[in-house]
Amino acid sequence: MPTLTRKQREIREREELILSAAQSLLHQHGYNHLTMDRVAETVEYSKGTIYNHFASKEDLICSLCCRSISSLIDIFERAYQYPGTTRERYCAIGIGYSLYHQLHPMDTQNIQTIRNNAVREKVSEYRLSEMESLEQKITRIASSIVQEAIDCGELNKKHQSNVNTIVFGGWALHYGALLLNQSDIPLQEMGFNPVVDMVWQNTNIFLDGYQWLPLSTDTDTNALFEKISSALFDDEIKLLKQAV
Amino acid sequence: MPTLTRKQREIREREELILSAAQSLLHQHGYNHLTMDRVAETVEYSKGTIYNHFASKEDLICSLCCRSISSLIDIFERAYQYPGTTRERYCAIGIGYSLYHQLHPMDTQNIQTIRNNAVREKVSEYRLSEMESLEQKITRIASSIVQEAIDCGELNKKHQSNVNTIVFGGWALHYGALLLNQSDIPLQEMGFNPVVDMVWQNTNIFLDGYQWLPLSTDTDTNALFEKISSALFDDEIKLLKQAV
DNA sequence: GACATTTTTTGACGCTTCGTCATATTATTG
DNA sequence: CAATAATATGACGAAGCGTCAAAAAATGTC
Repeated sequence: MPTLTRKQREIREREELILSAAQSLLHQHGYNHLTMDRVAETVEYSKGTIYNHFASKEDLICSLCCRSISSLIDIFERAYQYPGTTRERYCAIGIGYSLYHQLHPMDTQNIQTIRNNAVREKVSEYRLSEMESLEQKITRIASSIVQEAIDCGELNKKHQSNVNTIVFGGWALHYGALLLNQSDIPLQEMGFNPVVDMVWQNTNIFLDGYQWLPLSTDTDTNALFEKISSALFDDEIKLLKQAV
Repeated sequence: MPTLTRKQREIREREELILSAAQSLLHQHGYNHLTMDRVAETVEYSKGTIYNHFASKEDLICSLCCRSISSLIDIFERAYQYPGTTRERYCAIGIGYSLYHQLHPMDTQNIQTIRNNAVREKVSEYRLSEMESLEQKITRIASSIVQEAIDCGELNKKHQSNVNTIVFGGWALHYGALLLNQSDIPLQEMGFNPVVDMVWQNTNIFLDGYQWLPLSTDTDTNALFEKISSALFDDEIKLLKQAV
């Protein structure tokens, strides 16, 4: 006896279908072109049925976000498994994060959209709590690496009380950078280097500030970046090169 | 002979009136309640007249953003004038930035909204370039402090090529943190400290990483925070205390 | 298999909001 | 004061969200 009845499976499948259709519309023509009527037409169900699955357009978008965060969790878990120092593993998370957002700029866009309070207001309670638990899961991966760094002495014990602050710093650094990159601010014209490079450098400096060993001054950081990304994210890199 | 005719002055004034009304509506009832009809009703002009001033609702919001960024420029300029080390002055910018956003969360919300591409699409070219030049102006203040730090030796010459990277790092750190703070992510429940504290600590650590003198290890950072904020932002602090 | 009952699907409809434009109003000029 | 130009108005069309009564499909009962 399966945990799900046939009916329940069908509903699941249709939900996936709707999400895929929505994502595809979003990729093709952008947020402003995504309407519930168009989604309904694409999946060949009526609008009412779509609304049986998602409480609102925003709820649907939020569900897409949950998918993105799940993919990110996969990436973070891969980084967690990386066979290297705790610092390298923590960096690997950052690299994966950057790569993911380079590869799926539309998803980043969505996450930004959904973090907007005016939008969030219209998302169902259920979906918000789903997203919340995913967000907790993803930060827990990061914070456990920091904790391991303290446990093994690569990060000074005095930072025990700062575990979450360190996680938050890395998060803010990456998230802020990606959003700035994504907005149409002409960073290049303003004299800034490529965002991925700046984030990588700043992350290293930031971790140096916490004296997380081994320091970047004792490391060939360019080589490290290459090493980590080819070891963990070969597929992503290939896709990225294709896209360019 | 004045540079502006009476007519032109009237138009300017009305534009201010519309902006104030929009801001007030936004503060009172949030983004979803702000409609062009309501703005028109509030200022007692017709909708068509509003559209003579602003190309779209998004254009109006963007104009509000420009106002916010102008206020931030004021704050940055005050920080620039702070009589202290270059590092202290750079920190002062960060503190001012945090305070401003604590004091005007709705403005932050707006800036976030307007940085969303789907929204930006609907803003007029004119307004976008206005915003761009303000953004350039504000980053230039930050980068000139970094440059002065290099010139006076408080920051090592080898970082000459990183001036913009350092600015970007601080920007991303603060911007990302504020957005995370603003979104409904229950940071506190998730075990994070107050965002302002984390940002302050991380900024110090970040600047330590760049070896920007004097290091935070040689400084009472709590006292420094107090010193800077009471010296520069006394009004803001008072307002903030009132609000709580 | 026929009928009754529950569940699911449908799409027309009501409502809100945006942005436009023909018309009305006001200002300016000769 | 009439003619012309500039500006303001609000009714209107279009688009999109979300609802709900009615239709269709699925399930259960004999």
